[in-house]
Amino acid sequence: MKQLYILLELAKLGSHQRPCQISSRRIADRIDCSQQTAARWLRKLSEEGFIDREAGPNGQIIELTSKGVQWIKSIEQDIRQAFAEFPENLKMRGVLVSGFNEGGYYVNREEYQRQFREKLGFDPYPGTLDIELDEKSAETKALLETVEGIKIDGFSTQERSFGDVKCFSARIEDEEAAVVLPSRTHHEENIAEIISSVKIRDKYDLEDGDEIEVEVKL
Amino acid sequence: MKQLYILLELAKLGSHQRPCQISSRRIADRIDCSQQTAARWLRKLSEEGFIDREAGPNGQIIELTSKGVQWIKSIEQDIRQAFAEFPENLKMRGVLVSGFNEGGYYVNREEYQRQFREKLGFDPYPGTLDIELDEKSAETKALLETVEGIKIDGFSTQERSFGDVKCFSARIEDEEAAVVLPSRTHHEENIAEIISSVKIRDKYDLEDGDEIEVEVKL
DNA sequence: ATTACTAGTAGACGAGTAA
DNA sequence: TTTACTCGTCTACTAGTAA
Repeated sequence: MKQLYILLELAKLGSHQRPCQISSRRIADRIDCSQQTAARWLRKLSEEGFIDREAGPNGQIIELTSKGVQWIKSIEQDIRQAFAEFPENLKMRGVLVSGFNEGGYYVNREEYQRQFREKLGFDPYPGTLDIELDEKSAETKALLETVEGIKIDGFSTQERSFGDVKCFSARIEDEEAAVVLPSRTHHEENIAEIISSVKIRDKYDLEDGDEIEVEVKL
Repeated sequence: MKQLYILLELAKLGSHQRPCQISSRRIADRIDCSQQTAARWLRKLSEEGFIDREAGPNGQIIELTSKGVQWIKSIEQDIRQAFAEFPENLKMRGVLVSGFNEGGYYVNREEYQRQFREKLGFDPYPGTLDIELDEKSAETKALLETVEGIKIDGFSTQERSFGDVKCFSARIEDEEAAVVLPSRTHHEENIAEIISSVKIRDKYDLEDGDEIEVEVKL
């Protein structure tokens, strides 16, 4: 933080355009720390190439280097990007695949079924539609992992326990659907599992390798 | 710095718009620190009201508060301001005053005269024109103190020593001139001393209280 | 897998002061 | 006035680990 504040103060003096004379005392006052701390940071910033500096017993002359300027501006960029429009709906694209149908086993469980019906508003067909996502969509899915979604609680039977599952309402080929993300088992990163009340493959005559798009509602 | 980086990561996840699920481990990886450090900062940020947080053994859900968002945006503002156009020329305004004419004594010294001639390109009239600056111009003058200018070296005589003086080329009433700032004696903050090759007061028929403007070349 | 506690270490800090 | 050194203190960090 001090690093940013000091470089910022220097920039306010115009030291990104021309050398400036400024004592460590003055900078210390502006960023509210001791003279020693300001001086120590100036030395460090100079060593690390953020500023050019001529220091002596009569004061010092400081100029921001391009590295220093770029560093500050990169932070401005980061902030702007972080607050860039975060879309209400996300689209993921990929091709149909099969063989990952463990999902179907889960969806079949009565306890999950009940919660899907309650929380999503439809009775899912007992099986999942698996999509192998393209690179960009895989990132979108990674983002979904971090966002709070519709939570389906786990449960235990005598034989084993079933973990929590997170869902997002979605739309696929005009059908109301949901993307299902098991909380625990981080299986294939680039596979999205979709559930819907109908069997999409049959209704829309799709087979492995066909391109498909799913729109996720956040 | 950690504070900024963590809030930035949270914003990148969209936590400024909706609650997000993100483990301290993941944040730690992104900002390159230990899980403990990330977790400690999250606790602190929550205590200080930058984020809302529900934490438990199964993870945590985080949302930026408006205080958190504003804090980040204020930094973006600061950066933008710091790099805002720094003008090539500055104008200072004020009214003519007299009585501060110690300056004249200095300008009279042969050694100073010689350097003015060499470094400014004109022979100064032996006296200074003193301007009582308005508030905004006084700030401009304070800025000049920090900028590297034309350096006039000090010297010593048998009787006493004369300190360094800093000059800036200037223009006043169509005349080539210079603003003179003694390095040591920080006399009146709101008085600017001007030298020129002619006696401005006589040539332009000015007297105390008249408004005047000086343009400083950086 | 999580969050969070403890303990030991490394780094940052301000006060005092030399040059 | 400066810059910058030393030194004692305090904060921040990581590793290990409990829950």
